[in-house]
Amino acid sequence: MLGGFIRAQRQVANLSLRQLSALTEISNPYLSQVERGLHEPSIRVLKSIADALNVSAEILFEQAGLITGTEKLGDEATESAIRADQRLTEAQRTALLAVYRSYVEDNREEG
Amino acid sequence: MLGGFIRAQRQVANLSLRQLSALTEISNPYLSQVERGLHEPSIRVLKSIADALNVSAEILFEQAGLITGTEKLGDEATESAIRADQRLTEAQRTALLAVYRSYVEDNREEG
DNA sequence: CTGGAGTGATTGACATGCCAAGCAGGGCGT
DNA sequence: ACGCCCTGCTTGGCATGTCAATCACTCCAG
Repeated sequence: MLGGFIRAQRQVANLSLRQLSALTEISNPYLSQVERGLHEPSIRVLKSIADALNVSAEILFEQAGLITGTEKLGDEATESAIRADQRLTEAQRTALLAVYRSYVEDNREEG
Repeated sequence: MLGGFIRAQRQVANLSLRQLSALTEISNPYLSQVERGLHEPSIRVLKSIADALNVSAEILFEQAGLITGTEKLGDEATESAIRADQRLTEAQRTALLAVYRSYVEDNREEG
């Protein structure tokens, strides 16, 4: 699945395995194996492939089954963002989440 | 960097290494090593951690340096998420944003 | 004080990612 | 026919991801 997608993208870009290898600094044998699904590439490899093929990393991740399609726009985006926000202190995070949840809960009750 | 972020998220969620281990089906020693930056986890591991901690996979990828900084989710991720949240009314959105901004501002002043 | 039950960390072994070297075949010019 | 350069693929081995077993520590009940 992922491998096939990468191979297709490479061919669309008219690149040989060795050319892609040069761009990504990943050996061509390994690229071959990844494209045929014999190996699950590491994060670093996946990223450099995405860059070289001018494919948004997100799309590759989606192909890899990492992002479940609409996840980024899903219901939990706000909670996730708050939790990950480095500009908030721990106490602030907790408080903000509590407020947010109470809002959502209120709206749910009203229908 | 990535490891520290995962550790912080785990502690926010009030989980021990073994509890997270149970949720993710990843051994607790390995989680420990990942959190301390001794190993770069595979894609599969990263995703199961993201799922278990209810963190958007994208946010984890950004922390992992996968998404180059502001490509998708930068400092404004929280604001964006709040604005896009369909579960909030307009008034709630405004209020939440105001609280959020005041937090960030406070922290900036303190240095 | 002693003994569980919880916490995170270390270690040694096995599985897998990844690469350098080399192989087999297909065009194309001489 | 040869030889060259290109293509993708196979293989052996080192580096790294991952786990089972175990350790040291803290805390609290008996």
